Amino acid sequence: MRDVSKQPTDPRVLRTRQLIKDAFIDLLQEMDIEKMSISRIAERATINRVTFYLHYRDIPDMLEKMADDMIEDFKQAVGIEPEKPAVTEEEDWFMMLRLLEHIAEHHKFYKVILGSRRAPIFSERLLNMLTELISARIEEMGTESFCYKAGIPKDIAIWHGSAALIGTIVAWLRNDMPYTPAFLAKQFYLLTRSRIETKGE
Amino acid sequence: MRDVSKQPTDPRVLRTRQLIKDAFIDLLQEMDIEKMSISRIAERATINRVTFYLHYRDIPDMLEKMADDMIEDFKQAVGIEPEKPAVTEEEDWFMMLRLLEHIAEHHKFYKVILGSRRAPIFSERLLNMLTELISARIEEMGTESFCYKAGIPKDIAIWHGSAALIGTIVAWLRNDMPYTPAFLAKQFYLLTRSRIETKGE
DNA sequence: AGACTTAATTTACAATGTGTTGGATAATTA
DNA sequence: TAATTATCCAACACATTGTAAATTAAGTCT
Repeated sequence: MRDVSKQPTDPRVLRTRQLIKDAFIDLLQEMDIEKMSISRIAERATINRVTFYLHYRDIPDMLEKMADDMIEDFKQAVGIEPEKPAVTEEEDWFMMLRLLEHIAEHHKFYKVILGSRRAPIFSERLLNMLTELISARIEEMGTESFCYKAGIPKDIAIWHGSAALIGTIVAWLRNDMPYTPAFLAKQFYLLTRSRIETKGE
Repeated sequence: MRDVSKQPTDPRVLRTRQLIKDAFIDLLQEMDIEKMSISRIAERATINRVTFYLHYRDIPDMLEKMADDMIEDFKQAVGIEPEKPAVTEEEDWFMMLRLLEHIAEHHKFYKVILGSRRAPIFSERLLNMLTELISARIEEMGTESFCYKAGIPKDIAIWHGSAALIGTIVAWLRNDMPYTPAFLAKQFYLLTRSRIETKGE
């Protein structure tokens, strides 16, 4: 198998990987599930089956690498920088908006990839990313966070929050995005912040 | 393939199915994932491979049937009756407690089955069940529900709530249940109800 | 442009898993 | 005990996998 650690520049490699990725996404839409095979992917990608092995060890390996790429694209698009976490609520909101807009822009890809049962790896990776994000956010709020005030263990709040996010996004995609990214971001705000904000109502 | 619609009474059938189920759970714990095969299951279950086909068409079919059984056991154990939904918050809380206790009681099964990447069907089924439950709950609350007050579309609240539940439970299992069912149920109460309750604090 | 390098193709092979037969054996039930 | 039914066994054609060797095609570099 070829080295994948550093980004390839050879157009032949880029072409082949794109063909494989497209074929995979393509098959994922029509396949009865679990009928995916390297043979079919190669056939659909119009490449030789042996060529597949020059890039990936097997299908799980392929999914792994594709998930890596997805997370990379994601961070790139949303502008997530681990060093400088969002501090204000406005920045939080904007990040969520960019995140949803990025998904909406590539909804065809994300709907297939996140909705399919064959590739839970993608959802899992996204869940991990959101978990880190929310974790950092809560950590940084300290005694200001609602879960501190309500006496809720931080890890439970993190599990709850990240699962709710990813689950809502997947359901949103499955239902063909009946709400705009901005509206959905607003609802997330209401669902998480209302605990504190509604005090005085 | 044998008829599975009505429950079998022949002890040989019950024995074989139990052997298959045990072997599957067993393999799921150690397998590298995606290396599951009918051959391996049959070998581990100490049954002939052909016998497998007398009960299930293929592995996805097996998972489907096992998921059906799981949901059935679940409703049985938790005491969910679609006709008579919970009305008071106490009943809600007790149902959640029974649900978590049932999972805790069979945690070995649920941890493997819900945590594995090979069998998202189980998580999905559970998600659907919780979605129905929460959906009915919100519907029944009418103008009393927090999402009505906050102007949050019902479907978003349902997506959010059910995904949060299933996700938290899976994370709870993955971390070997660091909290008691009662404590976790209490946190769910705090996380969902605090929006209204904390008004006066 | 020509030489060098690397990717992709082609063909072939052994190994494993799938799904299905027909007939023998064992367990259950009436 | 006799009839029924589940399981086992051996065997089959077929598909997929993973690997190897030699060949062709495309990209890179001077």
